[in-house]
Amino acid sequence: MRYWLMKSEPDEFSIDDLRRAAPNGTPWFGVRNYQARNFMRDDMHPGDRLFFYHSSCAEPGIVGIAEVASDAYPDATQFDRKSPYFDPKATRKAPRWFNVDVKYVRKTRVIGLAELHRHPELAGMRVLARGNRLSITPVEPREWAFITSKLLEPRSPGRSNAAVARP
DNA sequence: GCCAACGTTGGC
DNA sequence: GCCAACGTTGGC
Repeated sequence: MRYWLMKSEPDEFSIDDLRRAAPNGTPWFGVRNYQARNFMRDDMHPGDRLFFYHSSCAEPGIVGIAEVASDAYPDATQFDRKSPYFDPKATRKAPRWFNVDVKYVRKTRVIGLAELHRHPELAGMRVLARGNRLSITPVEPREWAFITSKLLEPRSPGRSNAAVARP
């Protein structure tokens, strides 16, 4: 099981769009970068978890958690002449572009870029690397653990976990 | 809107 | 195979 970070422009497809989409999974179509494609095609498998990241917007950052819901298969939009993702060089016999399905798990508070940069534990995150433009990047298990346990579930000082009310 | 950084294209 | 030109990404 691996961890990932996937970027999406909220104007195009936001975490709320994913939350409202089919519960069994939504195709992550439109990736037209070979490295990102290779991650989906070769390395992503059902059950992998990902941070959903909003890019090119007022507050870029992690906004939710989702799950890979399928192995990769040919991206249908590459064959669709009316799609902005149409690729004239792709054929049914030799598809160029692939996508997985992704399904909603939960929203999180927004963890902005500045906050991510603030933590030395996350200094190695691919998405934070200077000049990075990849829309899909691997997340190391220790990075995933740090974000989910330290940033998303902070302990309030002076209160033991047991004191927190449970439903 | 600016611009740095990066990927892709295509001439040679 | 090189590399200049061009297009895109994405934070600011």
